[in-house]
Amino acid sequence: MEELLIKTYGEIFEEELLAEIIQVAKVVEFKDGDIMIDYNQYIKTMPLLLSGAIKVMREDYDGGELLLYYLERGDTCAMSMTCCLGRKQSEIRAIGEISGVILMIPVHKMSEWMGKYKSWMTFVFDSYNSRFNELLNAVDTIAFMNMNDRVLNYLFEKSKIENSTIIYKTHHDIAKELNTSRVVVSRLLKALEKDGRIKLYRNSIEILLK
Amino acid sequence: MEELLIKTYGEIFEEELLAEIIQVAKVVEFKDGDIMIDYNQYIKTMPLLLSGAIKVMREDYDGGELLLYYLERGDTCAMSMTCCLGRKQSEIRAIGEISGVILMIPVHKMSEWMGKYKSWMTFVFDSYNSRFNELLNAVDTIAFMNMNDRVLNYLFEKSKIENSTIIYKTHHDIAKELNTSRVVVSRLLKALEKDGRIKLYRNSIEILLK
DNA sequence: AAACATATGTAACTAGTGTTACATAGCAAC
DNA sequence: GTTGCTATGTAACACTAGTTACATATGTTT
Repeated sequence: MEELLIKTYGEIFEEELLAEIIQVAKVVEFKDGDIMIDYNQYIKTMPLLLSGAIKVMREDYDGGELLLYYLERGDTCAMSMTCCLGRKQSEIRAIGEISGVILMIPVHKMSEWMGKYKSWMTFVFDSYNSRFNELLNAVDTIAFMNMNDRVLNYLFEKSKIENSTIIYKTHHDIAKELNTSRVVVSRLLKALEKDGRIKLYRNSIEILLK
Repeated sequence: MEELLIKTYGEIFEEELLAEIIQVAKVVEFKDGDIMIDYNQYIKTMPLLLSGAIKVMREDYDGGELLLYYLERGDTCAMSMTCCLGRKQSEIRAIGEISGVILMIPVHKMSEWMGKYKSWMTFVFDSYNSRFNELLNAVDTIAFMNMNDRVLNYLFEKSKIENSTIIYKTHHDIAKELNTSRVVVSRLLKALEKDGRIKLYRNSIEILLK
């Protein structure tokens, strides 16, 4: 675990901060599908992602869902930070996408370090900034792209975090994350296959780079 | 100006911080339509909004635009904060919506105060949180609402910041902010008028509360 | 192998939104 | 008043996306 911490955050945090993190952080493993944060939940610790990936979703009042962005190694959850500091409830749901490990930092440390370590403050601000920009990207996607491009974009994003050209998702899964229907996704995927851009299998999709 | 500062921020900032703000801040008046921040622009000061309103827009690569949210008295621009701290370029455009006054805080003060005044840090984090939640609302609107509800929602939001049931916007203006076409807006507005929910005039729309 | 559950393919239709084209209305300058 | 600009109204059509319904395929359980 310590090697992973240093590999991930060694460049940006000071020695003493790393030492403190090792002292106070609780190591938590998570699996694909685990609901790590849910709507209206109060959050009392801040997570640092050491490995794996987490998807951040937004839900409609009547059940519609939408994938906002993924968190990867070295990321943290903006919602958690504000929830910790402001005692607010979560506005999003975070679900394990690729199993991995997080470090849980207690709230009081999180604010204590803010004054104590410049690198920590920079990290927190950078994280906010990254999340904000990712949300802006999500806005771009749904506001300016048609469903065909959104499906393609989804495949590329997913391929990137999996680091593989084969994606293990059903059409139904994809439809849920894009807030559309399975039939629409099947239709568009079929057209993409006819175009020679992807290849369809049961439970998986291969992206053809050409 | 000082009364306005105290009226707006007197409750949340300490005396000394207020005094410092008065010393270093530059007072800038803006008018309806002024472009205050534009895409790819570097920002070297952080604005505190004392009066008026600013709309924050996102633009597509091929000209499409979308209103994200409004900033009002007591708000600040999240993009400016991160741009200041991280020397990043702006991802959004900020345009005056209701003429007013802002205070411009130099970057170095902004980070200096972060360690010096707890209230400042709280303010900065709260601002981030508010902007993040407003972006989430924007996502909800475009992802889960149909155009009819988005138009209605637009009218209510605009009515709120104007503090009036009469909205001075053309159909073309509204279409641009919702990233749709003028014809669509006219059609939907007409239907809303037939339903008795609004009344249409040249250059303005009245919301009927019933 | 039979039964079952899940995933995918596809047709036919509907609804919502965007586009084109043109008509009319309101207002201002001359 | 006439001219001209801008705003609004509306019809007709095109296209995308969502829905319903059913067929077929694949894999699992018994």
